[in-house]
Amino acid sequence: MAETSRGRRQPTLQDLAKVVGLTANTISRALNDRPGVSATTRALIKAEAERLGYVPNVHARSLVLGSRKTIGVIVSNISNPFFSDLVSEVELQAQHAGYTVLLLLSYESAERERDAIDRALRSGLDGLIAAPVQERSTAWTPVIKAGIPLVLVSRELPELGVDFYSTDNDAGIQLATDAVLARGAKDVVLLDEDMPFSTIRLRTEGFRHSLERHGLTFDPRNNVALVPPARSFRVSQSWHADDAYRVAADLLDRGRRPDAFVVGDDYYALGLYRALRERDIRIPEHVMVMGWGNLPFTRFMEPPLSTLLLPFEEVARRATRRLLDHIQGTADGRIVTERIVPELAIRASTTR
Amino acid sequence: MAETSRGRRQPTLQDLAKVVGLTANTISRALNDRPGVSATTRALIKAEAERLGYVPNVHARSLVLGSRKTIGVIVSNISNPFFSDLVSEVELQAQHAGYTVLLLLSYESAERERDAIDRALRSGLDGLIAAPVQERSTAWTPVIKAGIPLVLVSRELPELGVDFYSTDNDAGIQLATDAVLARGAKDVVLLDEDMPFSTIRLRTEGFRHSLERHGLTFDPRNNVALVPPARSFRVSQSWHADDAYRVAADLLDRGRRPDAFVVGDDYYALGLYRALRERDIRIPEHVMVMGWGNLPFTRFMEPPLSTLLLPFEEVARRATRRLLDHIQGTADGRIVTERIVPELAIRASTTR
DNA sequence: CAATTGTGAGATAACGATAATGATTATTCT
DNA sequence: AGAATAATCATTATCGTTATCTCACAATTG
Repeated sequence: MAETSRGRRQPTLQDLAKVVGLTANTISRALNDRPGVSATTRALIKAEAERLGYVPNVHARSLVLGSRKTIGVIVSNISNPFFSDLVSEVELQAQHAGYTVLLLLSYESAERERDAIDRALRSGLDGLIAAPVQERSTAWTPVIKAGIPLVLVSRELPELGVDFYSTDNDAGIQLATDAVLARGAKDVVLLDEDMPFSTIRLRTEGFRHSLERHGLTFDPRNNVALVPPARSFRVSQSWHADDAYRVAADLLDRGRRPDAFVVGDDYYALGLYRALRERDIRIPEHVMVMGWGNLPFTRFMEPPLSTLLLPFEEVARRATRRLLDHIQGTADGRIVTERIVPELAIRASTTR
Repeated sequence: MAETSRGRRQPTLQDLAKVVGLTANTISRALNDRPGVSATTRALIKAEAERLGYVPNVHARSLVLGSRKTIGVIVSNISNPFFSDLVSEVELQAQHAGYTVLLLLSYESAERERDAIDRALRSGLDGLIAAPVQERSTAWTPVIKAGIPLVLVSRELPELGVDFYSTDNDAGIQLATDAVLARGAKDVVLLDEDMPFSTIRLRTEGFRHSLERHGLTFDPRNNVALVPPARSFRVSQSWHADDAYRVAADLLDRGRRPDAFVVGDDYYALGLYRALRERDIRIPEHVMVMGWGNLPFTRFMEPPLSTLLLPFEEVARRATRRLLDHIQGTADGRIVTERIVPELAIRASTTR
């Protein structure tokens, strides 16, 4: 182990005590505003602490208090706006409550997720907010066993029996699908990611429901097109749109001509637009397109893309509040499951 | 202080020692792969530790080792792809080295930055990677005083005398500007953010140099248009493109007709495209547009946007390596300053 | 005025690991 | 067999806090 070369040693409580001529005990009481110290002594001590640039040693503090005032966030990646906005909001809420945030990325890999959980457990966290990679996984039981409060977001693990906050994927996709059906679509294709996530399965189910409610039949081979899963988790290397382009181009070239597309990711709409444009299929005249996520560029597409505003921040806010309640022991015993319904943003791509 | 309700108490080294019938000392040596333990005993101990679900108490560990194996990252926000990819890469590198990442967001606010630094200091971090908000700021001196290794990225603080890694904004903007000038542009406008960042100043300077090298004059009133600073730091609430649209529309409506635009943010190009399209100004026939950042949607714009590939990951990788060197005491004494030149991606928006 | 209460402070013991020392036992080599 | 080497134990110290208990002393009370 190489020696960590900290400039000059940071002053400790002992040093401060020696300088002021009191006990470490008293200093501690004074600085933490606990009773047992006269106002004048307290002021004196605080002034001296300030002068010496005393910063309490967190390691010692955490050891005796059993808490590091840190919550962990395990998500797949932060290039996905869903997760980056989620993490941002968690950080904001945590900060307000005096907590810091440890970021652990799992990159949609069960192995990396296991590693992240392991690192989380070894980091002495007070609580954990996580978006699991897989639905059925024993990876999270050590967290429960260790007694660390856990709140899940985005993807559920029903058998784990913990709180869960998410966008309502089912209601969302039905809003989206209903929107194009209400505007006259009769043959809709869902363009979504080819991954075994509950979110995606929920979307497919909701999509099917919506079609059936409108008296249409649902045939996965006709009404669903799957885009290969993401290969990179950097914004600067995001190939979703290209992948969607290829899938859409292929579908169109096979002679399929739906009158509406609902996509599971706004990026897919980018690729879809290109495939349609190349084949002189006009939006919305020949085909309507409905997005998912309200990414910043959707308003600037030609025509502007109708899409769904996802309640990222609300999910993050509620999940963090709930986690802090657990940490502070003020949570009730119930297992909370909340799904927040997204909002529809209708633009020109679905306007007839 | 509310009591933290950890289910049943986690087993400690002592507990484990009692179970195995050895000393805490030996257990510690065995688990940490230090010499002085036979292979068989080591295996036995590890198995038993596994069985009991023993996780060493980090708080105690950090206290005695003086390290939490955690590095902090202070950036403005993670909705900006630059920062989100940066943070992702830092997390990846840190993880490889056995470190975790504490995320602190400053939201371009000096006050919040000060708070983030304060929280960082009180978190017992081993090192810090940061993109400062302001150029001249005394906020960082406590970090130096505390002897915590610090590496800056993206924005420099020359007087602080610490390592710095960044995109070469000067070289980058000259590449971008030269590209349109080489293709025949004679009257170029730089569309950039109205903020007093060194990055932006460097871009303006480089832009000017490029014009002058080509025998053109630079007049800030004619050749620069400023977009109001960002108001939100959530991807889902990013108004850059709208702001740029307004600025561009205004400029065009005042009768200004440059033959090329160079923008400081790909999002600006979105707004600019719309403003041009509305006025039937064709890209690239009437005006060329050069982007900045290679965001995923740029390839799908109509026409596809020429832009600059920024070396996010390389910056993050080098900065993290350097920070780890400092932490492990293997860094030389030099103050390293590296600026990595971005790459040009020429597409249809600048092709004549 | 003795008994009681309250207050500011000190002494000491946790918290749970790592580390160093010296002693003791088991194993291997010459 | 005797020496050298390795494995292990017991003990004590340390890291820098916070918590609990105790005590001295002053102020208050009947």
